[in-house]
Amino acid sequence: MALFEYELIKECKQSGARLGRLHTPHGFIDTPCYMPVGTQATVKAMTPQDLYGVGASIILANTYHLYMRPGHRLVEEAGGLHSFMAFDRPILTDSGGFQVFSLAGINKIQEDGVQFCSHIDGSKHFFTPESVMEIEQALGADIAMCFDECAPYPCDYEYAVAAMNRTHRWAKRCKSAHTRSDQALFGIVQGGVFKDLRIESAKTLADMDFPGYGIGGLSVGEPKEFMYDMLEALMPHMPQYKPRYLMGVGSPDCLIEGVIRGVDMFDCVLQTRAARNGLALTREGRKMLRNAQFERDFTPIEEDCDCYACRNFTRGYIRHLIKAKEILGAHLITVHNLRFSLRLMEDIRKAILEDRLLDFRRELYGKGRLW
RNA sequence: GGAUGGGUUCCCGAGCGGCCAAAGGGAGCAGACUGUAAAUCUGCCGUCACAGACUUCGAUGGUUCGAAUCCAUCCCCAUCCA
Repeated sequence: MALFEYELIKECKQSGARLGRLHTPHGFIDTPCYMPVGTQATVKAMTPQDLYGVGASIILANTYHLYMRPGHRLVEEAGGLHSFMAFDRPILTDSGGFQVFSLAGINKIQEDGVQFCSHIDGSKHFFTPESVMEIEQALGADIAMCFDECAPYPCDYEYAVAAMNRTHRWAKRCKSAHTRSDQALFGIVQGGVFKDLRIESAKTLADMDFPGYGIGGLSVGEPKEFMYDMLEALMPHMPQYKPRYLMGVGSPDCLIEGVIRGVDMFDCVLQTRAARNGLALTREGRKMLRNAQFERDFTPIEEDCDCYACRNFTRGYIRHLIKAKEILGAHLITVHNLRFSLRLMEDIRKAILEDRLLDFRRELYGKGRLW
């Protein structure tokens, strides 16, 4: 078997959702999957052991952030990301394309690349497709993402076209500059909220033959329906035997809706960030654990959850930790939110295997709002 | 007993004649969070019949068109002196 390979195991007869397995140098990942985000070479509040414990089979790290601090050369010197952060399962590095969007106030986009003013010390740094490839290869994740331009929402057609075309040109340059054979490079589909552009982007990138594809620039503020529409329009044009990664998306409802529309991979900071702010995910919707209603609630976050937090602690205790700003509160809810999402994906995979994903979705929504 | 400095809305604390229901914190309550500049951010936070009215700044009484702010007396608190 090649170092990197995507196996399409089956498609759900009821929904068309895909069940697959992605093989990487650090092991395989069953898809559809949710990937916890570890921007700065750490999934906030979690040790690698905690991550194995909740069932994370792959995590993310970020090129822009690790370049700024501690520097990709240092990570390389440490033996690469896996060794540096002591995580021996697959890792995917995002390229910094999202920072072109999220740090728009401190960068300048040009044809050749993007000039960033470091958010840490204000120093200037120029990112090009080539330099990003150099950084990602030094970091040494199993999967690297092309440097793309994540356009904001709203954004007019003209700008969406320009950003998409620039992303395509950059994708080509990334591919040329990428040489590491033990690392897969994914292209990224852009095109804003315009179906024709999304389709054009999918076709253009498919022709470039990447081992996998990101779908970027969604969930940046547009209504969810727009995102679902984009996915529906786009998917028929995506290569069937390559994994499809919907970047940055992962609220519980988006996970199930994305899978039904053919998505294989997701990542999202919501689970970990919300946890640090006291918000727990459950199949009955979100629970703001810091709220007064949980003060004397001595039941677990979720009765039937198998995570460490639910097996050992109560909502009342965790509320106390959050109110008291104790770091353990953030840790416990993070453990739960990640386990919740990973378990949801396990159930989704099982439902696909049994050709009953639409039934499963109905059951999920039957318990009230998911998110 | 004397001297000095204080007593402000749940707490700390600013204000020192009108622009004060009273800065700013904290606490409390609620909301947001989707390729992480987030253990962050936002709103509310005297009462009500709430674009207005009413009651508050130790207590009481005064000065003034008008007082949390000035005066008098009293009650507390802190420090120092006897």
